[in-house]
Amino acid sequence: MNTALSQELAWRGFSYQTTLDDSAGLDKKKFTFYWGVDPSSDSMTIGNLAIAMMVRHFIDHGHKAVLLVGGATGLIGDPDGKSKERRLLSEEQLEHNKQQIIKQYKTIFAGQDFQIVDNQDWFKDINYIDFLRDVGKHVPMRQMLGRDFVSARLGEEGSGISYAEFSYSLIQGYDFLHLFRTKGVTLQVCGSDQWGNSIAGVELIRRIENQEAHIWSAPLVINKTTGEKFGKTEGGAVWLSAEKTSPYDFYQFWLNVDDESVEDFLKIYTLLSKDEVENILSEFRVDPGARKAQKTLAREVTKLVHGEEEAESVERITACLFGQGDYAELTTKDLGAMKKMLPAYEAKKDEDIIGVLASSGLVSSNSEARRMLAQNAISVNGKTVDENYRIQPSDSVAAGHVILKKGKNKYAVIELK
RNA sequence: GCAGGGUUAGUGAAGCGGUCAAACACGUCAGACUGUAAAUCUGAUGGCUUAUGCCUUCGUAGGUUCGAAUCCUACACCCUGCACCA
Repeated sequence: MNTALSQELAWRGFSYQTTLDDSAGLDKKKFTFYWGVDPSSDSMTIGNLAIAMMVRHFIDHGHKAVLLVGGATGLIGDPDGKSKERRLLSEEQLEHNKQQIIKQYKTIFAGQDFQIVDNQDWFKDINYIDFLRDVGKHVPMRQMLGRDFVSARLGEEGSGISYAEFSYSLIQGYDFLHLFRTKGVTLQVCGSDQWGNSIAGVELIRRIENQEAHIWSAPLVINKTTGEKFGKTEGGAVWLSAEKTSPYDFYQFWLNVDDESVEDFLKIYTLLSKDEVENILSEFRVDPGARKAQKTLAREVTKLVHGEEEAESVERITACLFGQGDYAELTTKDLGAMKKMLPAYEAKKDEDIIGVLASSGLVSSNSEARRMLAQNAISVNGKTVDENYRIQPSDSVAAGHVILKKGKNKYAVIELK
C-alpha cells in the first residue's frame, strides 16, 4: 500500500475519535483489532457497511482482523441511541440472525484474512458472581452513570433503563478484555455511537491487566442535505441482504444519492483510489446531469455486496427502464431478470387497472389506486393510462408480460395469465 | 400505596357533547420544472367500484345521551410529586 493508513482514513472520512495520541500510531505498528456487529436483525445495513469498509482498509494495511458477532450481547440488546427498552429476541431467532451476519462477513471480506468469533462462546460459561468479582469490582459507578445514554434515559424526559441494558457496556467491555487475553487484540474499531461501550473495554484492560488498548471510531454517516443519519429509505433501512432489499432497490438507492453527499459516499463505500475518485469527481462537476459519480458509486457498491453478475444485471435493467428505451426491445431474458428484482405479479387478461395496481402492491388500497390514476402517475409500458383502462394481451411486451410504472421510478412486472 | 397530569391518524400537536374522518405542522406519495438530484410551486394523504353516501378510527371495556374523541365508571400503560424502603 502506498498511502499510510492514517492518511487513507483521514481522507475517506473514517476518522472521528480515538484513544491513540497520534493517528500515525496506526502506521508504525500492526495491530490485532476487532469489530463487532450485534445480531439484532438477520442482515447488516449500509450503516454497518460503512464500518466494514473501514475495516477493509485496516486489513489492507496489514492489521489483523477479528470479527465478532454479538451472540451474548444480542440477547440483551444495545441501549445506544434507542430511547426505549428493546424487545428481546428468541434464541432461535438470534441463532438465525447470527448465521446471516456471519455469511455477510464472509461476503464482504471475501479473500481477506480474518477470523470470526462469537461472544456467546465465552459468556455462556461465565458465572454471575465470578463476573462481578473479576470485572464488576473494577468498574467505577460514577463512570457508568456518566455515560450520555444513561443520563439521557434516567433524566427528566427519559424512559428509564433496565439493569440488563445498563450492563451492556460492561459486557461489551469484557469482550475486549477477553479478546485481549486470548488473541492479543489491542484495538477496537467502531462507529462513534459505540464509543461509550468501547471505552469500557479500554478501562477494564487498563485496570485489570494494566495494559494499554485503543479505540478507533468512525463518524456516523450523515446525509448532508437532510442532516439525518443516513441509510433509511421509505421502506426502512437499506439492508445488505437481497431478501430484505433487492439488488435493484439497493442499486437505485445509491444512484439516487444527492449531489452534496456523493463525494463522501464514494470515499466511504468504494475502494477506488484517491486518484480514481478525483477523476470521477472532476468529470461529475463539469456535467452533474450525467451523474457519473452516482453511477460509479452504485455500480461499485452493488458489486461489492451482491457480486459482479448481479450488479451488471441491475445496470441492464436500469438502462432498459430509464433509457429512452422502447419496452418492445426487451427480451424474454431481460424480463426473467427483472422478475427477480422488481415486484412481480400475475394478472388476468382484461383485468381492470385498479385491481391490478392494488394486488401488485404498488399502491396500498383501491382508493390510492384511483388517486394515482387521477394524478396521471400510472403508466403501462410507458404509456399513461386512466381509470377505465383494462390490461390487454396486445399490450404485452415479451412473453406476455407488462411493465407497470407508478410515479417516476417504481416499477412492477405483471405477467398476463 | 396516595395525590395530580396524561394516552388523538406515520410523527408532533389541536379539539373537550352535535357542523369531527378529526385543525395545524412535519413526514410521506404524486404532478410541474429537472438530471430517476436538490430547491421551488401544485395537489393528495383511514377504508369502500367515488358517493353533498356508507363503514372503521381518538389507550381498553362498559355506561349516560336522540347524539360522545369530547361526560361518567372500571381497567391498562406513561409522567410528576409524596410516602414506603433505606
